[in-house]
Amino acid sequence: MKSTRNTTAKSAIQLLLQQSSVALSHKDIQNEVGKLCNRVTIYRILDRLVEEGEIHKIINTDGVIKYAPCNQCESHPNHNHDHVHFSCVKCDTVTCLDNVQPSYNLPPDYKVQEVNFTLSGICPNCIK
Amino acid sequence: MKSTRNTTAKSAIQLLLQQSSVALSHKDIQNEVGKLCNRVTIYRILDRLVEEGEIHKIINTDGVIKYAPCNQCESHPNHNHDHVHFSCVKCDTVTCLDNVQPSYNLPPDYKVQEVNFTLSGICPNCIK
DNA sequence: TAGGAAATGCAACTGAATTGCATTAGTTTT
DNA sequence: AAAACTAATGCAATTCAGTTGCATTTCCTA
Ligand SMILES: [Mn+2]
Ligand SMILES: [Mn+2]
Ligand SMILES: [Zn+2]
Ligand SMILES: [Zn+2]
Repeated sequence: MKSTRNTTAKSAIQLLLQQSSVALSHKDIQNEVGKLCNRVTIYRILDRLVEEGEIHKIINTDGVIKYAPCNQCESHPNHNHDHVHFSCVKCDTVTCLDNVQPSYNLPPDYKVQEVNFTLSGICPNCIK
Repeated sequence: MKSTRNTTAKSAIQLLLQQSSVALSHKDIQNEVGKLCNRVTIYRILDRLVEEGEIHKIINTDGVIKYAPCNQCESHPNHNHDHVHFSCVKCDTVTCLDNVQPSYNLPPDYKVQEVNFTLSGICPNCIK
């Protein structure tokens, strides 16, 4: 089997994501890590972290991909990130609402594998 | 006020979308209309149709944008397309499930403007 | 049917993401 | 601790979706 290694860049990016209260895009991360590693490496590290189940992708309403840690993955190994994301149009942040799960009634014969649920609007910080 | 014109390309693209059972990407449309008009024109027509409320955008799970007619817009002028989309990983189609509306309980102080809800998995056509 | 504005075509450009390949650096084995 | 194996990285080139500027055409209406 092929193994995965712990490199300084990977650890730094993982820590960055874990300590962030909002989801981060590739560009956010690049700005943050500076010259620690090449931008291509950031893409590859993000892919690896997704692969390993450490983080998950969020496709924002403007098409930009953001990343956030998987908080429930340890407790629910085979879950499908079926929580709500909120994208604020004012401060341009994306937040995982880990314990907001939508309910819906699908017609029969649809087999759901993944859920991507993003609401956009004004977040509590920007509402006042 | 600035007016909008009915051109052959616009009518053709609108008809194409209305007659399709699945959402179409820019590339799908380009393949379909052939040399009827330039690819830039397709982008501009799609923008215009969105602007006019004739069609709506769907950001697929792979980041590709697809377009589908707004079926409820006439009856509910100010609705926010809060229906579910299903993206099949096998046949790579995106379908509007116009009458599947999710419910969810947001914490207070979030003001929702738009909903983007896409499920991915296996569609009824591909399940057997 | 003539004038003005909207729409189009074309070429160039942008920005995100991917690929190939040579080099570097973690990890395991001796 | 050194060698060996291979995952990970850097760099340059490439792909792909979408945008922009500008000259030209087409639609609409007065
Ligand atoms: Mn999340
Ligand atoms: Mn739809
Ligand atoms: Zn905000
Ligand atoms: Zn299918």
